[in-house]
Amino acid sequence: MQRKISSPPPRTTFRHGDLRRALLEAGIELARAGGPDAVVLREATRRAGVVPNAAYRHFVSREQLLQAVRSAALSALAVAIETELAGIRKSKDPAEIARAKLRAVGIGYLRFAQTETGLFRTAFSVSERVEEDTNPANVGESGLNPFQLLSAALDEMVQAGILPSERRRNAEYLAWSAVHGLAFLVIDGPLRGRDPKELQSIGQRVVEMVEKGL
Amino acid sequence: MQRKISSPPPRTTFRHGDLRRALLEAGIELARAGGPDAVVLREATRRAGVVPNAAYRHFVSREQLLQAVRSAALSALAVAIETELAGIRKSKDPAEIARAKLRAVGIGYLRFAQTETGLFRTAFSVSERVEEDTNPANVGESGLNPFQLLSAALDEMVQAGILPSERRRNAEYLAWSAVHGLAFLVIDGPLRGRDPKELQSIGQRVVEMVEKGL
DNA sequence: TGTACATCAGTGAACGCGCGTTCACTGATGTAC
DNA sequence: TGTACATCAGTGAACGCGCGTTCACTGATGTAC
Repeated sequence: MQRKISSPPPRTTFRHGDLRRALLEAGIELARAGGPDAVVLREATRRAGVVPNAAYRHFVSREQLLQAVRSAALSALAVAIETELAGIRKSKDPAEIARAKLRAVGIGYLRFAQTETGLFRTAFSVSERVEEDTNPANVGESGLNPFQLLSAALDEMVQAGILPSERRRNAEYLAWSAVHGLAFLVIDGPLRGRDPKELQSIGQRVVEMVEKGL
Repeated sequence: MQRKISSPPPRTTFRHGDLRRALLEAGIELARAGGPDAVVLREATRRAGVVPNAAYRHFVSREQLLQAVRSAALSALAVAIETELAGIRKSKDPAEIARAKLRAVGIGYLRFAQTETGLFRTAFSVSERVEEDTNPANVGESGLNPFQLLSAALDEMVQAGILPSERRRNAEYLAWSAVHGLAFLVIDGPLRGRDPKELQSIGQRVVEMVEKGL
């Protein structure tokens, strides 16, 4: 096995130019391929074509690099959900729109978990601080993080009269649980390697279960 | 920090007696405290009071020890669910019983995830082989693994007439998704460290959502 | 426009760490005669 | 009941590995005069 997937472009200057960004991007690639544990500081510096300790000019520790990668992963998830939201059919019926949005959030989430498994794992690996979600780096183009996108969809359902407001509280967690759990069953659990068509159908049914069961 | 939590009982004999079991139990303790990554072969041998390479008389590799620990974790989960099932109220109404059983499976699962987080994580860490679930070591007192306990509850719901049989197929995965997802939100995600009472209430609501939404 | 100098990004060499695993061994056990 | 010997569980010593991190350095840049 080759050590370096892509040999680092030989630098001509002593200064790198944008090492912080290069390390972050290398970290993201590592996370994409192997999840949070694959984000190895020395490998990131190798890919950036730089000596290992150079990283310490830009990150105080490996952990801080991982945090930055995690934020990028959350942001990528937000973008995936936004993409799904952007594709819903126009409609005059607010109830229909609200339902479609909730579904889009769920489907976008599942799709991201399946296509970007490493980043998905990284986004949800335990972090030291409990709630850093308001970090601007975690956010999609709409300026909302994945959790806020889900909340917004639920708010619309209440406004459209299809979710009783007394059930609104904590409803994020009900919806999120179902979809998050399916994601893990698919990437780590007994649904690993199942026929994609069947997975899609199960995904649909989970989202419907949430809609009905909320 | 002390290296050895409990100093190994000094042996008087050259032979250990039951090293395989001792290593497995040390492995389970490690998993209980720190999840799958904490199952470190050298530490297990330290706790068994034995030299590191002695482990190789009983396990071909660290991975095989981890597999054995994983089986034990699955079995412990099955037992936790069975305990919850054993506590449900008697009733003459099969529908009521079936519902109570499904709830018990869900609640038992969540309780295990919260009280035995390390083992829970270990049980669901990726394994090399895809479906080893039929392994007799994964099983509870009833002889069923966690998945089979869930399946049995769903079968009873069909028999009791409260789950249309055309919805039975793959229903395991819908129910499992919701509960599995909540478990991870609680141990790794945004619900980490939330008030246990609130968590219990969210747990109840997730199980109800499954019941209604199936 | 030209020179002196502070700044600081990246270098070079080295650390200690704990891990999984391999090798040739030694000591205790249990079985065959 | 006693002895010879095969078996094999546990020992002792050592490997190479890659990691995160620290130290004193050097080279290029940009700013003040």
